Amino acid sequence: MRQSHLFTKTRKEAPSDEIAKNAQLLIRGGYIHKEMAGVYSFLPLGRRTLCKIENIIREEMDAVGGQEIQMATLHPSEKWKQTGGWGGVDVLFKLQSRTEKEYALGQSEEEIVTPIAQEYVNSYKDLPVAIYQIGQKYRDELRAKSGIMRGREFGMKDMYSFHESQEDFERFYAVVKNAYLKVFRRAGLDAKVTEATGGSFSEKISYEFMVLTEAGEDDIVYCPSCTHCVNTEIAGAETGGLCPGCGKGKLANARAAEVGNVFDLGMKYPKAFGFTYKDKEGKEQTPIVGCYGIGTTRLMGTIVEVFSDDKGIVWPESVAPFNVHLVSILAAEGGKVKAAAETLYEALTRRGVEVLYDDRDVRPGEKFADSDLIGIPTRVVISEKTLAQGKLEIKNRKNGDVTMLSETQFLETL
RNA sequence: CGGGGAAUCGUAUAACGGUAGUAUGCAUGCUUUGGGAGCAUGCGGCCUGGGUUCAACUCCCAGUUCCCCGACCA
Repeated sequence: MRQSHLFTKTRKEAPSDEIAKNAQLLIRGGYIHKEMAGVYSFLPLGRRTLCKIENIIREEMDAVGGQEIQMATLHPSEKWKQTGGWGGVDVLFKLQSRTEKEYALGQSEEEIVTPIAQEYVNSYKDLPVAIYQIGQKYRDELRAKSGIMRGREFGMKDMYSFHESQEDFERFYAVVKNAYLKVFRRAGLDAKVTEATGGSFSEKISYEFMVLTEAGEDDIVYCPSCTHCVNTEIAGAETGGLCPGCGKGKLANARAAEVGNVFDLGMKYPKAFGFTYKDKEGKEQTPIVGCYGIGTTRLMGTIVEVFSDDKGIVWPESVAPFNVHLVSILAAEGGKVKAAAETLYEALTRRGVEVLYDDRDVRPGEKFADSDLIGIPTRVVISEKTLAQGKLEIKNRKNGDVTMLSETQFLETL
């Protein structure tokens, strides 16, 4: 991608109506555009990063046997009335057509996925099964806040699994838990599995995946020596005591962002829809349902909150919109530099490297400042200086290290 | 939903009861090219509705929108 053709431009000033670091940096960098409180459009750079995140999730969900589908986000009110959600879920967006037919916007998809599963799961032979989707969700939050961390429209991966028994659900839950931890690790984050209440969603305990950041809105108590971690909404979660998990660590508290969660839904939804299957003996049985969410846009916001400095975003390699930012420094007689940069751009593109090529005819300072703000992990500078040495200047966005490599050497690092 | 703050060129901001300024961006030209360059010219603005007043962008009220704290949070 030539930066001279990139749809967006950077901004020097942070928007005055955003305090959250994730929103300020993403807007300054041209990643997102605010439509209204809690609703953002994703621009080319933002869409690329979000796609990277979605693909990591997609790969890990596929790896545990999840099958991707795409469900409707415009829901008939009847299904929500059938489960009690129409009156019981206060964040549900409801709307009416010209003919006064009522609809809901999907804020979660149990009401949709359960009847679909009901159609295709008729026998114990069809179980277990897990299906998921990645898409927009709508929640009528009383207060949207923190940029893309808590919106009224947001991206989410939601997976639903159906099982013959509680034991089988728990087996699969453990599998998904590991997949989740892998997703967050691949996205550069360290997530803690946290015990929490199920909210109005479930009577049972749920598990949340928490990333430590002041930008979060949950408080957790965790053990520094082991994986024990609980949400402070759980009774008895107190700081300072010895860890009940390992008996050694002293419990500490922290602010955290919930980037994923898992609920044990039991038989609630199948029962609401009269969904049963035949077991080996030919008897009607009700499946156990689990649901597993990852907020894709919130995850992106969390990554920005965790990985940034005073100059801009510092993307982990795995989710950066591009892998290489090629920057040409054009001198007065810039013909040679430009030609070399073009050649390298072509070479990198041919090799399948995702490269943003800053071919603009602007001052070096502006290019460097934009490059820092956009936050692509590796910057390659071509200038008269580097040409004179017959090398490329490679700068690491994260630690600022600069190395001089020949083109061949550089290509080998990719 | 309760409380607090805010609203002025695209963006960030200033001032003022009497013709709205700066920076940046944008456009054009010239100069310049390793950390957001310089000069010149140009384009571009007071959220909406009431009230007070000779006169309101400014003061008052209401609405709308945005931000923050809290509550809420499938």
